[in-house]
Amino acid sequence: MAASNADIAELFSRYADLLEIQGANPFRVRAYRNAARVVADSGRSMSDRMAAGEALDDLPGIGKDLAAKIGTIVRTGALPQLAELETRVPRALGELMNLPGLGPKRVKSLYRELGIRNREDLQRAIRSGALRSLHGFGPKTTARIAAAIERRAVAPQRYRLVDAEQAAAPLLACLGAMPGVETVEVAGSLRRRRDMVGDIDILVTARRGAPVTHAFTRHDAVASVLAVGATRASVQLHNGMQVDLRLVPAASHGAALHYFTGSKPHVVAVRGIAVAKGLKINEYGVYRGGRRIAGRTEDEVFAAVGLPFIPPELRENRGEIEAAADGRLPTLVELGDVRGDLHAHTVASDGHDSLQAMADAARALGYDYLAITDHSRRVRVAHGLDTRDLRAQFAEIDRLNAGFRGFRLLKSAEVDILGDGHLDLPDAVLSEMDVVVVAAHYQLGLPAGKQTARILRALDNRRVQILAHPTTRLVNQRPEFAAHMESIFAAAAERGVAMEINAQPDRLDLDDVHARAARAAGCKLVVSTDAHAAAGLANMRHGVDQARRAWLAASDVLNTLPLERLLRALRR
DNA sequence: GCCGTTTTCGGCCCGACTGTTTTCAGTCG
Repeated sequence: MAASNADIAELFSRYADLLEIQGANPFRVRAYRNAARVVADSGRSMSDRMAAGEALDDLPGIGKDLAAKIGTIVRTGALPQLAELETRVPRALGELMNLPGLGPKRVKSLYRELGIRNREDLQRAIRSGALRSLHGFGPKTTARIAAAIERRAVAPQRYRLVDAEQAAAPLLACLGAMPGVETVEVAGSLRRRRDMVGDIDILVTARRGAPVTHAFTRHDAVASVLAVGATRASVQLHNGMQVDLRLVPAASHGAALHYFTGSKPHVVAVRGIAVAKGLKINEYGVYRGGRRIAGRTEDEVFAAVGLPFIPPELRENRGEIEAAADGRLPTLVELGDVRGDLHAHTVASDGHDSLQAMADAARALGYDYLAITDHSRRVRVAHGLDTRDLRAQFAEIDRLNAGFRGFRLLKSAEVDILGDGHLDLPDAVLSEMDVVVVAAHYQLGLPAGKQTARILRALDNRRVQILAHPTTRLVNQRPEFAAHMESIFAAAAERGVAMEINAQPDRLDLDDVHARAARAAGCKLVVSTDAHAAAGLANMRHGVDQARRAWLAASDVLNTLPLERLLRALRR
């Protein structure tokens, strides 16, 4: 089995960590970190690119050397240079850099001076007091490290987007009510709408900073203060999340928002353009010599380096800067473009509301249509429906539809894909549906070859129109199943099957990278909520967020179409 | 290690805060 993009990225990251500890050229280290990101974010696997004879050094930040190393990893599953380096620098040292206050310099000193090779060694050294003798390790630093080791602290924790959003809301409200505060906004990965976020970043504009940052650290939700100054504060909340507050004057708002929204690689790239133009960008503005020429708005900052405004969702340095420079930025889909929802459950299976209640909620959102997609019989925990149950539901839908104007419930089902790729309902009842949605719920642990064949077999059924939550991942709980998604996208594109972006905060499946790859492969896409109650229809915005991160325009999303055009577009 | 509207060599984003320092390195974002 050829190494996956994730495998390659992992090896490059580990190599970068050890190089950094060794004291290598920081730009060389950055090159490996950058390569890890570029490979991980690439929608196509490196092994497929190689098989297709494509040059890997066409990828940004990948030159001859890294291209060759990727080739080696794909063929052998290993990076010899990493193995060689690990004979001199213990591999567990890289993980020590995840501890707060420990960077490459201190980790190197721990290893060189005290022979500390891993977390257990470090814990022993702290207990024995051996660290006290070491330059740069005072009582506070030592205590902080000890506390982090005690708390587990393996890798930095990440949170679902909605959870971070919820934790941020009271803080934003509190800041907004403080005297002297002019504006309050979220920035960081929360503003970029990433599916998982590591911390909450908040930007405030105010004349005088210190009173605001200090008052902020006394908020009820704050468990501990990590740092506080006149322009910044970092705190940890009782729920464990870290919040970084930044404060600037209004004249710097745009520059600070751009800087603080990130992503880091995006910001570094934009600042690089500025340098090439003889400018300097920091969080206070854009400067020519000592003179500030922009900074009040993000538009100004982008314009100063010759770019149009780039939506936050695109700021990952995944080609958005080049696209912006060439005038090729897409007009991203918006929540208001959505005309209906194609995945929703009722009390008939595992939903909580009736057909009538779901229809009312969809009409209240201004939708033209709502597909009712209760589970098929195989999903017993969800009281899956059989043919007879479905026909009864269809009759009920007909009756309700007769009373609607400008709105229609669509007859459908979330048909289970059985282990062998057959569908859980006979073709006869599928052909009575307005739209056929299929999904896998069981046997998610099949080996990649079998899993892929299973899904492809399901797509072979000419009645199938939408593949729901295509990778079956659950955010922060379950990784995507082992399947060759590129083959699935290619087959779906050829057969005219749409891929779903499932908007449930727990799923967000397809994710941004896969959804972008699916579109590039020629797939149609839909954004659906998979609502299990009327209120769940409101999750559409989360799906739209991920669609935007996938560079999708309204024209890429079928459920932005009015009903008749939608049904035509879904036809195979 | 990558890259090229001044370049195939010599650059590579920039500032705040902490702790330990005796004027600043290291870490972090």
